[in-house]
Amino acid sequence: MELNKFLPYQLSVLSNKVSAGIAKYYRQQYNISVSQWRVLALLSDKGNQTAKELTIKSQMDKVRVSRTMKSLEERNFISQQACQKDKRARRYKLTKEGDALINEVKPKAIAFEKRLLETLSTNQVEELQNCLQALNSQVDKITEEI
Amino acid sequence: MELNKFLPYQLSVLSNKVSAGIAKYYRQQYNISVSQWRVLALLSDKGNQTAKELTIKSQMDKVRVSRTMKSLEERNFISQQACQKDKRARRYKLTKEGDALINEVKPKAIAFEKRLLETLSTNQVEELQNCLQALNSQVDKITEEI
DNA sequence: ATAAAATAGTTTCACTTGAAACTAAAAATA
DNA sequence: TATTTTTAGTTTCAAGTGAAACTATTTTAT
Repeated sequence: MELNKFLPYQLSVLSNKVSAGIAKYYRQQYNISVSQWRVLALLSDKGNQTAKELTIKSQMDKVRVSRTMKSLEERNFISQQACQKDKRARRYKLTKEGDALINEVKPKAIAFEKRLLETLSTNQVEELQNCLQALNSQVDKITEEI
Repeated sequence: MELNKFLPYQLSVLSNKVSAGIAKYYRQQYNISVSQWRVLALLSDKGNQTAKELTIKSQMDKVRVSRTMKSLEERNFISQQACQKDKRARRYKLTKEGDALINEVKPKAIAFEKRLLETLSTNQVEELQNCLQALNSQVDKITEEI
């Protein structure tokens, strides 16, 4: 078996390169991590979410989300508000600063993705999306069996 | 922008899930890490390689490779031999134990990959390979510009 | 209503990580 | 040849990581 031809290896190498590449756009310029970017992007799509909701949508574990919320709040990019239904939770939203930040970073992230995808045809992009989605479901199915 | 539709995010989530899933096969059963698996697989394909060569082929950084070599040697899965051309380097190969291990783990890794891919058609698999390869070259191209 | 189980989120702890500094050897240059 | 630069590999250090234990609250079951 050649490691090169092994899908888990290929995915890992590509994903790491892409993450590292795109992280440059927001780490070096704005000093935010991938975790922070994910949370900001999610809150930018929809505000007033709890850590639990963000944990699910970001696919990160709750420890990581908890730390990310703390750091984003310290840097004044998000604010919290008591959650009337559940006193354990809080609802977070972007501050004006957080909104400004995400609106500056987002176009760069989108441009990076666009440059990445311009090597593929429209059909290939669509087919790739289908494959990734199918693989995602499949890996869930496989791992929950174990 | 929806995070869900963002390729770097999709790749990261899928890659992490796949890595975590497959790692179970060899972590829980044989207590070897992904780094160790990669080196063993590479040495199984071709013995007498230096850390430098393995660094390139495994796409891991040299610190990680250095530590992986040390741990594999401590557990007696690989052995080293002085390198006549360059006294800084050594050539590594699998021991009998290392060979036995990789030959036990490899079929499981291949079976995992096969199960993963069985959700895709032959054409899709081929197209996916093309896309991953193209994206790989593209990300190299993009990041070396920066 | 009360006890038990589950859940949201945080903290602790032991482990992993990679950048930077380092050592030793090789290659390039003067 | 002597000096400088580069390279192979290791160590150090500071930061990041997640499993497990924890607190506080909510839900479920009795």
